[in-house]
Amino acid sequence: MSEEKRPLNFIEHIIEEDLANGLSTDKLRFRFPPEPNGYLHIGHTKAIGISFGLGEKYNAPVNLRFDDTNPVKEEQEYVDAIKKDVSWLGYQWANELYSSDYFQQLYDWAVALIKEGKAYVDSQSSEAMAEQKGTPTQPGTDSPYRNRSVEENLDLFERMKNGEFDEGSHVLRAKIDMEHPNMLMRDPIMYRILKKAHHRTGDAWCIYPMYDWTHGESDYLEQISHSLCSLEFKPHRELYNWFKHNVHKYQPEVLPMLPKQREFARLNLSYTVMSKRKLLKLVEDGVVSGWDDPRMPTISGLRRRGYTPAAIRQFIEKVGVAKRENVIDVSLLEFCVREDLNKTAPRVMAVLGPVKLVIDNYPEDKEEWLEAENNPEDPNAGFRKVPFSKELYIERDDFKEEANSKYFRLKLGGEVRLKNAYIVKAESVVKDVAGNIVEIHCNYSEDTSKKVKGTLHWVSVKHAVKVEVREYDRLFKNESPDGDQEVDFMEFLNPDSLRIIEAYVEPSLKEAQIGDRFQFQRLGYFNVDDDTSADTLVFNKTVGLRDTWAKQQPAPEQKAQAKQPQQSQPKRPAIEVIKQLGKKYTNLPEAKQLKTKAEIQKLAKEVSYEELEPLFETAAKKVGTRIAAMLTLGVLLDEGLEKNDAIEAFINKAQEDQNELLVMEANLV
RNA sequence: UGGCCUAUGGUGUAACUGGCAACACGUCUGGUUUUGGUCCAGAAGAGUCUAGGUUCGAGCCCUAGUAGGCCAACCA
Repeated sequence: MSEEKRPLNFIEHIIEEDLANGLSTDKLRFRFPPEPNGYLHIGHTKAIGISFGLGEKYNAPVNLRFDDTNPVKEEQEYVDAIKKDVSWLGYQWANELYSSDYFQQLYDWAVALIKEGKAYVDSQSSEAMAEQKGTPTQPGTDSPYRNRSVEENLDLFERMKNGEFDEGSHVLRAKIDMEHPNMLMRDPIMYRILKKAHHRTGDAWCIYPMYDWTHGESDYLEQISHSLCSLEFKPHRELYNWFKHNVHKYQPEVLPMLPKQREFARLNLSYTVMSKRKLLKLVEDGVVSGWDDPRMPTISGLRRRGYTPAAIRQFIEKVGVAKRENVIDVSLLEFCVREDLNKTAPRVMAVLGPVKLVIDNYPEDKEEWLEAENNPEDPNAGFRKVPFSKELYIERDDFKEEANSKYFRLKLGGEVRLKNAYIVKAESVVKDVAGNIVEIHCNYSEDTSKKVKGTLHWVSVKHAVKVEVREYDRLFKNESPDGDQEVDFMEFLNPDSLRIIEAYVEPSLKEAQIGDRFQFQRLGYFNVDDDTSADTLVFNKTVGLRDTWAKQQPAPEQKAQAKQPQQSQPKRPAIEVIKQLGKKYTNLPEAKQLKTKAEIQKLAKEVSYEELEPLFETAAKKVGTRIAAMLTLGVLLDEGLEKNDAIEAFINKAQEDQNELLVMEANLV
């Protein structure tokens, strides 16, 4: 465990502070509380990594608790999938728990709250209640049932539980404050009637507790010390605390720990969506083959795609934890898989876009089994034999009839090394009637000591194994497909996210098992897909190798795309941008200063005098801002603004300044 | 026209209780290399959203503004 020292994130700071204030380390306890209504995705991995990571760091227990309070959405299938994913990532939970285990305790506490006058049965329609709830800017009003007697509330609540009422006819609400600025505190619903079978409790209950009531008290019952969740639950914290404090007095000795809820920003990944609802839509519409389609950002999808648990955990580590909204570039995820696979994946040769290479001076029937290194990064990986013969497949992209000296690959008259084999020189090509190259003819030399620029991978035609390769591209063409208010995320789907190729691989791969990961040399990392059968091997491309050559090639399409997101940047008022540019103006080298000046003058056209005037008051020492203001003023005056006293004063003061740039600009206006 | 949260290179995160901004990805050079991979060496890129204030000194504190996010489900 060579734990690098990493700065603490804000949650760790909080825990360290709690420990410093007397909390004993053995009281630390965390939990990961998924709702079993869908598959886990890479976003959940962050939450998992935070809580389980803390558990590992402090050697504290972490519970896996299924938040299963809504029988209409939850299923055993999801429970199983979630458990599989969490353990695949390499985490071990202390206890497998279910909120539904606490239904009786929750019910008893609800009764106690009713007795204290802190909860009541409301018998209105949901519409009426919504009306009374008010809006974020307007307070709500009390329900006509708010002041029912304790006896009546107790009676009704019991009868709700006994199934005497229809769904929707009554709810139990906490009695807090209908005028509270936090809408969640406006008498939130604690129970609703749902005559549905639950995946675990069956028909035992027909009233089910709501999230806020259940989740907080489940934390409390489990004596969780720190309850970590994502940012959108911040407003819930107040209610979480209200429930917690009201329940605490019932058994303070048995349940002393009051859990502390803290919130972090959830993970967003570029070029994908991260909501169960949207992922479900992709599955239901058949856009993907299932939750574990290798293009999905689900854990099961990434697993099938060939990602390793280590890579995903490393990614989560690198992404960090904070409270601001973020979009992480997929390139970071890709970096993490490459980094891991580079060290562990056996190297192998495969040709995805084949063209035949014939070695004219190699004997017709000869074949040699040459030695090939399995992994240069791993000295223990050993060697294997690969067959070589007169006719080989190489990549179509690795040959050009003519090319300049920057092209290291094979060209007519040029020499290239065949990986693990000989050096060949291309002599001629055979074309079909349409002009396509069907064969490249070459001669080989057994002297392999010679220095040549390029090395190509290849597969012997006679020994090649034909396989299916699935290459994936991003599922969406837009960097943040659900970031557009007007356009539905489905509009951004990339129609070419899956490409199926017939490829040739070296014969050693016949032994490959489902899930095995390889590096196809010079191409990328690939793994054996679940669809592999006795007669066809199917590979998924996990990720390509870094390719600095491809980057040098013109890619006009890419560039055009890259520019688009910039235009959708939020537009800040021109005056704000000018202020910012001004601030650093004096620090800039001259060339950039001129550019900035031009930019300010362009922006100034959108600025009104009213916006500019406050800047005349800018402190003397903030020269840059004053210069920017002066430049802006110059433009306004050019456009016909009349000078007034404030303007004169500003200019005069500037002319007396010590900064030459400011004086110069002042003299110009 | 409410409440809460956030604001640091292109992206993501740092900066101990105030001492002129660090790391990773990405980008660009150069070297090594039987993978245009890996590895090694180096570079560019922010003066911390804006303004005012406190201070000898502010990314950190105070005030105001701007921008973005969240909040009105008998979902979680």
